[in-house]
Amino acid sequence: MKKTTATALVGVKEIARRANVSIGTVDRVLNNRSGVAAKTRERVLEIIKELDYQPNMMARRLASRRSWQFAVLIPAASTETGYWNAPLQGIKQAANEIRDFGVTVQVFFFDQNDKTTFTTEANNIIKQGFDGVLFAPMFEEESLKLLKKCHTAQIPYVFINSDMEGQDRLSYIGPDLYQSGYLAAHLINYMVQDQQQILIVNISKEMGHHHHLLKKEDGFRAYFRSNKRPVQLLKTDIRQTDYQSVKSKLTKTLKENKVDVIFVTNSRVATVARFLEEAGHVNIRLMGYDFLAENIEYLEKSVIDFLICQKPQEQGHKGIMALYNSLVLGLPVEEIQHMPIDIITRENYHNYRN
Amino acid sequence: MKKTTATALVGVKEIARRANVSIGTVDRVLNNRSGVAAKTRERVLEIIKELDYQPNMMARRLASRRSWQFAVLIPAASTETGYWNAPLQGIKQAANEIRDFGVTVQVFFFDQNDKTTFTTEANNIIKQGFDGVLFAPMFEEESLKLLKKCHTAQIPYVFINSDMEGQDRLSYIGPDLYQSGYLAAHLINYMVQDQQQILIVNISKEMGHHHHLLKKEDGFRAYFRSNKRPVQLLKTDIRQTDYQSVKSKLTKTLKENKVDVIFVTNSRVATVARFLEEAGHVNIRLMGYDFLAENIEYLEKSVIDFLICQKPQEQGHKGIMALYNSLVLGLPVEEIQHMPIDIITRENYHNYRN
DNA sequence: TAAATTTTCGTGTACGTACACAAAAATAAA
DNA sequence: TTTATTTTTGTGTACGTACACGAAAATTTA
Repeated sequence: MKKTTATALVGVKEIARRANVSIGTVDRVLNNRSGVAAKTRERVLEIIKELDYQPNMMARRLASRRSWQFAVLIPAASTETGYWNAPLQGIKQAANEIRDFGVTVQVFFFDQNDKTTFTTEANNIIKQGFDGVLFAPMFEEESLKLLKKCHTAQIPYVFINSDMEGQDRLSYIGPDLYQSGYLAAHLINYMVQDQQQILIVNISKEMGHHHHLLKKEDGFRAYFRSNKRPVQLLKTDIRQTDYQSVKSKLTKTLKENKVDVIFVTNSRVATVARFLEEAGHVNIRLMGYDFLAENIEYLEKSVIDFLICQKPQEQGHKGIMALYNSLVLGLPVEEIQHMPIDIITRENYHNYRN
Repeated sequence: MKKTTATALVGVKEIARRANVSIGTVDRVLNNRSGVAAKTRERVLEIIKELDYQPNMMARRLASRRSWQFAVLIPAASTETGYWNAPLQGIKQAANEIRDFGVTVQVFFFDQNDKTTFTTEANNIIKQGFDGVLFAPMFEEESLKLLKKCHTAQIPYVFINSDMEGQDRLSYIGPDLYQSGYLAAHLINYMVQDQQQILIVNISKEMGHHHHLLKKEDGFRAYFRSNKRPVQLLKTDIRQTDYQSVKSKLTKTLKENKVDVIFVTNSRVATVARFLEEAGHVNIRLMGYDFLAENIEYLEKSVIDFLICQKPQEQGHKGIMALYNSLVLGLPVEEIQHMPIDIITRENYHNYRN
């Protein structure tokens, strides 16, 4: 609670004094504006380095009239899947943190089942003219159109959740799907005996999600291929997400095969858990994705053994911060930011941060 | 890149205008200083609420002369164990982030093997008069003395890494040791068959660490007690940390017992890994603690199956932020902040953030 | 009621930087 | 050399808040 004057750190004034110039000149050098004689600039630059001058962000922001408008385009969190609530929360949190720095974030939503909504909102974004865009490139063709427009308008863009390589995005923030499947297999490898059977379950209505699931499955299979473990991999695709559909399909599959472990490639694992519980399959191990309330419920009951999660909320946060760091602060930004692959169990979910 | 005037958000000036008072009065109300007539204060307060006034942190900080000095007292990172490097980094990072807000952080180190160094540094801290203290209460008696002094000097303090309950600390930030042991047991439960033997290994010279290890062991045993799995738990304490000591002790133990899984209760797991590798015990599963380079090496080689880690770097970061949030921003701070218990494998360590 | 005192309020300056504008210096054109 | 032009540099004001100081209003005292 002392009231000492803060930071005897140097500012433009001190630099100006030492260089025998006015603060105006120092300012010009710092923001490398034109109109400074070469040797004056050098002299000032030298003193800046010598004093290890750190600009005062507070004052800088206060004096600057510049404001930044970021646009976000992500799927609306449907009742179908609440997944996108998490990234949205992260986005809002980040927006809140940097509001004082002159950044406003506007969020646009599209319908995962309707490509045209993506295009409509994308056009709105372009029309309004933002300084940066964060979006989920869920539809390839439509996304390409959007980023082309961003490109001509010189607007940097960041991908979230899924990537389109080689599209000189500022950054990609999202999961490493293949690797997460590989990790899942590693965990399951501890749970199975030789000759046992593992069932891979894809539950998804939307085709758009499908390659997501396939990448995880690829990683999953790759693990067993590389370690040559003598286990059987079965697979079933369920194209309806309601409980009855899942139940009937699984009933059939489990009747025909002796399954020891089930790996669900997305957050729909709770539906499978419900089935296993109701059907009394207590000996089947279960593993799936995402920190959702319904999943945690079954994790708590030990119906689900593990959940894998890649911090969706933090993805949103990092997405906004990538734009902020690059555009506002002028810092370099990592091109690919894979989220950590978290393993959630009955013991550690309490303190998990999404 | 637009140059619109930032944030048409209201400031003291607008409030003053609407309330028919000067900004001075508004300022007095905001910082509830004395010298404002009751009804004037009310009127201003009402308008403030009505306009949902958010003070501009930039301007506030710029105008304020107040500075904050935080002290940190943690073990020096010895060559023995580099663990405390991680919290230190987090502390430095946090210090960096809030430097512009007038906070300076000064770090004091003590020797884990010498209680007197703790007391010496603690006295230095009290003498200098800080606004907040973050420290690792490693020695009970000495820590009690320190916090008593803090108490009389009205200095809030935060515990890191280990807790002393009921000492009205501002916050505790650290691992949940019992739970992490419990989780370890859960994982190991997948790896063992009935009747197999699990060896618990404590490697530590310093008695101060011992209750740390015991808590993990407690959790570990509790798991098997509660699920009644018919496995054997063996245990060995190794009071020397050098490789030869570990080797000879383990050689003896493994000769006398058929061990299937080894659980090392701290970061010394790499030493055990080295032994297992050199002795050719390829069938013994191994698990231990902490994201250290030497451990990762054996994780990569699959000698270690899992590592458990509780984000030591983030612990340091959160410790400083707890002081900052409470003292500078006046925000409420959670009293107990248990870190997430992370499971690190060969597949996910690449993107792990300590 | 006037003077003295206390309470309440308004004004001015500062924080460190950005930026517009004016002044000075250097250079080019006459 | 003088004038015109360009380049370089200095000055002033603003950002939103904190705080010291002094002015005005209200209250008490004489």
